[in-house]
Amino acid sequence: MDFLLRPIGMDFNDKVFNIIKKIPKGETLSYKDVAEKAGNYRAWRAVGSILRKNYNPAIPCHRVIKSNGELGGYNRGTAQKSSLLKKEGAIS
DNA sequence: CGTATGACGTGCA
DNA sequence: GTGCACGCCATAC
Repeated sequence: MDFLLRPIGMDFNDKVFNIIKKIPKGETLSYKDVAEKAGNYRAWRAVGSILRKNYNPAIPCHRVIKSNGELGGYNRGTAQKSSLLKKEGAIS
């Protein structure tokens, strides 16, 4: 529960992190999908903003990709992201 | 409190 | 399929 250091309410932030943590190995979800599960599918913008500024080692945020199938971005580098996804079998 | 920005998504040419 | 512009929410300054 490292991410519990978030502001009061943790409505969106907490939900997003919780969802990402629940992503099974080898599976990937899009920012839009995560935002929708978080309660606001229109917040996929905020999802990226939050993850970008708050990278948690307990959060497999590398499993969150764009809806168009692109990996999107990653605080540690897209190369790392693609490598992890390949290792997990999430992508070819 | 207001403005600017961003790991995006969708629409249109 | 590619390129450009607009819109959305949350966060940071």
